[in-house]
Order: sequence, then structure tokens, then C-alpha cells
Amino acid sequence: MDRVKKLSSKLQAQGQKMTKQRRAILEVLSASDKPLTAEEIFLLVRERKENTSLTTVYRNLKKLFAAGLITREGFHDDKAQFQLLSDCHCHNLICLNCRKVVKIDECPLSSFAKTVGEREGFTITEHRMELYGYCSDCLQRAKKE
Amino acid sequence: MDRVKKLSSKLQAQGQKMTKQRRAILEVLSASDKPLTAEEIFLLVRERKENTSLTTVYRNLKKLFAAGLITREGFHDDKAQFQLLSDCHCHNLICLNCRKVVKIDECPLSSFAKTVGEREGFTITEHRMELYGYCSDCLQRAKKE
DNA sequence: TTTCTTGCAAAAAATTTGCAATTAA
DNA sequence: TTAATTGCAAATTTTTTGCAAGAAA
Repeated sequence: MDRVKKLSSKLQAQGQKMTKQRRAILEVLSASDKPLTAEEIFLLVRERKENTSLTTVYRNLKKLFAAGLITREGFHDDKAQFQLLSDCHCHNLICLNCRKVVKIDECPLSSFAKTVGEREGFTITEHRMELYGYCSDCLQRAKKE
Repeated sequence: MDRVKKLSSKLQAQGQKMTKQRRAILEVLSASDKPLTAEEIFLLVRERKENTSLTTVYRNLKKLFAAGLITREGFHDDKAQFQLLSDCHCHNLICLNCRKVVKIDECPLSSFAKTVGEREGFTITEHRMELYGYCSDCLQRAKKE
């Protein structure tokens, strides 16, 4: 659980306390290979026999987001979904069927972003990129049906 | 308003009817240079003296999304935001302060996506990329303050 | 006509807030 | 000790649904 420790100190560096509930959220997110909704996180924390409430989960997700530790999106579904921001700069390849997430280490965007920023007069601070498609498992299953 | 017509026929091709309310939503989205929430769309449609209700806006956004005409995201804010899917394959550069959106025509990702897909055993059907930063106006204003 | 769509009111779901009690630093 | 955090209950906000009336093909 080295990763959770790193995140903890990042939080504490911002003057926030590390509580059982917070650690549990980070651990749940860290153990998940796909983005989770607030409610899913709440249930997973409970499964680990940690006390918490949905309210607390919401409040903490908000803080974690503001602190830049997690990502928030609602692209392919109705509810907001949260995910740890990986320490490496990397991107995701996401299966539209099973929502499996594969990390991609390469990033072809850094130089591209620089060029575009200069041309448009922007100071570019971040970017976001995801690839979507179907993983081999889901494709095979689809063929059999 | 050629763009709206194109979108209309795409909808009708799927067996849906073209109503005043639907056209108004498409026009509002088409005229906007940034993603809008359901409520903003509702208010803008009303400003155009078209009858509608929030319910109708929600129902139509859902259909438009399912039909692949619009995008939905909740990345930098709390509410879901909607935007027309541009007919050209292009990406956005978004100012984190004023939310201005600049279209970028180039896309360095097609060949990248293909390579990664083959390596990971995915059939990649779409991708998503956005650049975020601060536009020159916002930067200058920030300096003056 | 026939089927899809609208708008209202009401319901359900998601998210936030007030406040007293608890806990980490 | 003290400032941040929790959990409950209640409030708010966002989104969805049932149903009768209205509009498009």
C-alpha cells in the first residue's frame, strides 16, 4: 500500500488530517481497476468493516478532487465517477462494455500541447485523453451470443 | 443553420420526430461555444420564445446523447454538461477560467490509438482528448489584479 | 391515424448543509 | 488543546416517471 501512503502525505501537506475513513476511500480507489461512483465507494468501504457514511464519502471525494488526488467524470454514465489520479503521467484505455481500464504509459501529447498552446495564445496546464473500445474478452463473448 | 439540419435528419433517420423543442435545443447548442448544463439550455430555449419544460430538455438530451449527436461530461464542474458532437473529428482547448473553447483540427491520436489497440487486444472505437489551460485574456486580467 | 412527444405534478435519486459529538495532530 | 472531521437528519438540487393532452409523420 505504498501508493496510499504517498497520497496521504500529499493530503497532509495541505493541512488536512488523515482519518480512517479517508484512508479507506483511498484504499478502495487504489484497489479498483475502474472508476467508482460515490455510492460504490461507500459500500466498498463498509465491506472493509470501516465505519463511514455516504455524507463523509461525498465530503472526502470533494476534498480529494480539490487536492488533485482524484479525477471526476460522468462521460459514459449518469452518475459522477471517481478515480485515483495516477502518479505517473499516463492515460487510460477503457472497455465500453465491462469498463475494464488499461493504463497506457506513453503520451503523444506533450509536444503537441506545447505547439497548440503557443499558436492559440494559451498557457496549457493539463490535458486529458482516453481511448475507448472493446476488450478482447467482451468481443469474444459478443461473438458467441 | 445548416448544421442543425444535418443533425435533424440524423435523428429522423433513427425514427424520431423533429419538434420545435428539439430543434431549439440543437440551435442553442449549435450557437454556444461552450458546454451547457440542462438548466442553461432550458433557459436559453425560453429566451428564444420557444415553449419547453426542463423535463423535455432532459428527455431530449438523453435521446440526443443516445443517438450520438451530443457529448456529455462532468469533468470540471458538478452538473452534467452537454455539447454538440462536431461533425469534423476535432478536439477542444478549454480555458479553465472563462471556459472559452477553441477547436483544434489536428489530431495526433489516430495512429497512436491503432498501435495501442493492437498491442492491448482492444478494438478502439473512439477517443477523447482535451487540452486545458488559460487563455491570453484571462492571463492578462490575472496580471492586472 | 398512429406513434412519438410534450408538460405538468409528483417521485426518485444524487448531493449538500447544520450541528453536536468525536478524533487526529 | 484545537482545528478538522464525522455522522445523523433534514434540506436542496438534479434527474426521472406517470399520464392525459397535443403534435409530427
